[in-house]
Amino acid sequence: MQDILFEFISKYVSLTEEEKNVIVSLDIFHSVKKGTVLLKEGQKSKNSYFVLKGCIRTYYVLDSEEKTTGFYTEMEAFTPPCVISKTPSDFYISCIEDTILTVSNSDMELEVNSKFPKFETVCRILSEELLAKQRMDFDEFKTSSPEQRYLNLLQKRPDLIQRVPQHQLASYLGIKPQSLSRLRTRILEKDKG
Amino acid sequence: MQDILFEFISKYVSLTEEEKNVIVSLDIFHSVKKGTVLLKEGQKSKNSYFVLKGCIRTYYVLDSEEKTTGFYTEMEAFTPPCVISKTPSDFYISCIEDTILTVSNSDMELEVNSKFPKFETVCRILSEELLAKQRMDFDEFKTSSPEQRYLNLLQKRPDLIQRVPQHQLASYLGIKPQSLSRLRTRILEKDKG
DNA sequence: ATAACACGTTCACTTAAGTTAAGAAAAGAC
DNA sequence: GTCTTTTCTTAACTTAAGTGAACGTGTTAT
Repeated sequence: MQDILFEFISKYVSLTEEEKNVIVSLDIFHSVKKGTVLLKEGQKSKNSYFVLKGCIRTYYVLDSEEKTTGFYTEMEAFTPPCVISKTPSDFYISCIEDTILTVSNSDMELEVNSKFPKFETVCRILSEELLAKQRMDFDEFKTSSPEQRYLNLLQKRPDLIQRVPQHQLASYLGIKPQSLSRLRTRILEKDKG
Repeated sequence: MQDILFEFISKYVSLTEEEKNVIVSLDIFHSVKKGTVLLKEGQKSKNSYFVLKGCIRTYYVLDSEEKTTGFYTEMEAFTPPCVISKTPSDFYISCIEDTILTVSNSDMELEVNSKFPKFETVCRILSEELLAKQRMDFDEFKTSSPEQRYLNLLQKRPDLIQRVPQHQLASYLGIKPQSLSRLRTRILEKDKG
């Protein structure tokens, strides 16, 4: 299971056995049950996550309604903005499946960064890449209609549509569950006709 | 003028006079006229930008229509995704005002990073911060209506609404110029009533 | 087993954005 | 200055998303 993390890191730098041992000894691997809430609105946290298996989701509660904004699955890393800004979180993170993930905190990263300078390089490249990727996702979202966004998601992350409840997908697409349902039947009828 | 860059960097690390001189000697400061296109769709580029004065904008051309996705003004840095992914750009960058900016390329950064390790730390922190900030912007966009997004922009970046043409603002808000115009009169009438 | 709840779909109705077109106002070119 | 182009607004009409409610299904709890 840990190999998944090392496979991920190896995309950026190669690690020695010693370095791998240091990471393992940090005891960051955790197994959590479906439904577990990892972070609540209002909490302060220094934790970053890397999903080895399963799926976690970020959501806001606005007007006592859940607004899902992100899903993180196998081989995806996530650092909540509140960790960077050092302010209370304004959203929740929970597991929508039984999940195996790593939980690392920013103090730990600071320490590892100073011991292994190449780790800082990994962090730099990773966040540069994520920033670029997220910017493209944002641009795509802005420039397309809900229907296009759904079709797009179907292409890029077909697994999500299978494993995630529709009402969570809907707010992820920026619409209401009823609209997603309607939009799907509209697409099906186009395919037929 | 260069002091603006140093003021910006000083938020992350303090620079010695020698280090400042190295940066100045790189000759990255440029003055460009309104309307200048800095990057075209299809081009490859290694350039990152930092705006000292003025405003640059990123936009796609889809179905021969411009879709504006970003504005960068004083003290804002921008690295196009194509620089990270090393693929041809799928959008344009142009100056919507006479602009003074720095243009640095990734080879240069690689060199500076190895000469001054603390520069890599600046880059890491900066991209982590931008990533967190952008995620919050994206979340806000997803969870609000066009009208809310406009009101939000009015609060957060009131200058943009003054200095940017409406049709560019509209696509930045994910709507058509006519809808923005209508939405504005709708808000005005609410204020009255 | 049954009650309670969560989830997805459907429908009728409301609201707002997209579309097309026309005209006024402002900015830029000559 | 005038002419041209761009920008912004307005209006009528179309399309799609939001809203509120009902219903069927499937799951959870007791």
